[in-house]
Amino acid sequence: MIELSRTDSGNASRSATRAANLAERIYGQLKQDIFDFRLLPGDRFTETEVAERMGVSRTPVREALFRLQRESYVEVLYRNGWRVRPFNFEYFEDLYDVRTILECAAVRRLCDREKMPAQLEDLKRIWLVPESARLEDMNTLSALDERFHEMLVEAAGNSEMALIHHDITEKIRIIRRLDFTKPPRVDATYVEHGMVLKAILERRPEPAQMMLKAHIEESRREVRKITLHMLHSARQDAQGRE
Amino acid sequence: MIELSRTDSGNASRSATRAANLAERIYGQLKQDIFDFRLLPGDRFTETEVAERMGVSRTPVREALFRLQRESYVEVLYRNGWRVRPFNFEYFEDLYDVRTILECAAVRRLCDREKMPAQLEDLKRIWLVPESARLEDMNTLSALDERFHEMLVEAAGNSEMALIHHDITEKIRIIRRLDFTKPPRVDATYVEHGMVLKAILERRPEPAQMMLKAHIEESRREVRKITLHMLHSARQDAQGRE
DNA sequence: GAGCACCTTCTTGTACACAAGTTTGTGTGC
DNA sequence: GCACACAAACTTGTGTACAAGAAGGTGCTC
Repeated sequence: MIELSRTDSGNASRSATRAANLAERIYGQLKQDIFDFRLLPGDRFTETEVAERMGVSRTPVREALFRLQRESYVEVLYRNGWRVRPFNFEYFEDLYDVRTILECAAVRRLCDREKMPAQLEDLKRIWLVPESARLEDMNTLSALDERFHEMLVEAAGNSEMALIHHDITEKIRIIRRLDFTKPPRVDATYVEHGMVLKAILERRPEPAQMMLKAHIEESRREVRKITLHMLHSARQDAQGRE
Repeated sequence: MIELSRTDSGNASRSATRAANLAERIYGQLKQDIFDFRLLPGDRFTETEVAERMGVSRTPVREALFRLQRESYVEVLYRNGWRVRPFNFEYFEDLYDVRTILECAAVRRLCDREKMPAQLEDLKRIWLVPESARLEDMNTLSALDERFHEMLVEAAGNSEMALIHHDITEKIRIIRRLDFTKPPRVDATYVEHGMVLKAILERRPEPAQMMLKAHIEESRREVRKITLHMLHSARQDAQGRE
């Protein structure tokens, strides 16, 4: 497995299940439930419900829910339960825009540096490989694609920017999951990432930004095709898996 | 009083004291305590302490503290109390950078629109006035300056970008407060804001961005001068006021 | 049958009690 | 005087009880 762990600088917004803290565990599980469509946008639920399902009291559940609320995954209805925030396509469009802005700015900063940071070496090793060495597993590739963009921003050296970008990436992830039925643009992704990297290494900010923009625009186009019907199918699938 | 309330789109991260929710009230009060240096960076305190001072139980206090933690104003020390996050100048430098990036992007988008949004009219009424009509009260001006930048971003029409920018503005506010001893650059601010506005209205993105960048750079320069000594004085002042 | 008042039930909001673990002070042995 | 063990005092983490209020069903009136 290729290891590309995020430099854990930020306030523990890591997923997974950490033993120490019940609230943190619940937080991670709930978020995963949302990503995996076991909890679908618009679904309503109560604190007690979650507490019983997870086998803990309401206290840590509430703590987890408040965090998810702040990150706008769920919302509380005053004394009337909670709801997974319904899909709002404008919201995702906006997030894509901000993401593009941040990544382009990061690329520009990278081109301005005299010495390229070490992270770029890692990216080269992954994306600038001969066609025969390209990976094919979709899940791995999807994760690597996400990391490519995150690492570009991290490499620029502004950790607040990286944190914000990371949050955005996570928020977008849920809608990218819906796109999994399509044949992935594996070759295109390799080519495009490779070109962006090369342009950065050659310190040509304009083309690098252009290509990056086009590349993000492509995945945004896919997202635009996502309809409420796909959401419905996802619900069916998720229930089938249970 | 000039009214320029933020379009309340986001998740209630408003300050002030709202009656409905104890936790929200505590949240606002704690944040204000931090901004007013009644709680100084590095100060340690406990949940019980805050609960008693505010006359409520620990539950809403904890909820408020977790929110402030997520927004990186405070941090919890495992079973060992809480602490106001110590000053980290790199942190503020990074925030200034992201702020510049977002505002420049907003300006570019504004110049691309065929019809200018209504918010710009409000800004014109405030900043494009004859010298005789300029305000002088520092507190008002400081608030208006903050709103100028926020409204630029809001006018660009991307509400996620506006939310992120708003959070950043709030985080920077605490350090700008330290700068209050200096004579404010009242005239310069009027001139610079005016020039940025005019450039936008004339749809000249490059000069608009340049001037905005220089303007932000100026306030960043002030912030750079802030030393730990000023923090110390602020503590003295705050204690004197109590 | 339609509309309205009421009441039950369920929800989150808040307070409080206890558990788990850290820090700090105290006393003892040397 | 110093080092170490121990205990007491706190601190946050978690569970639980109760309060305030919303929603929806039920029965009454017309």
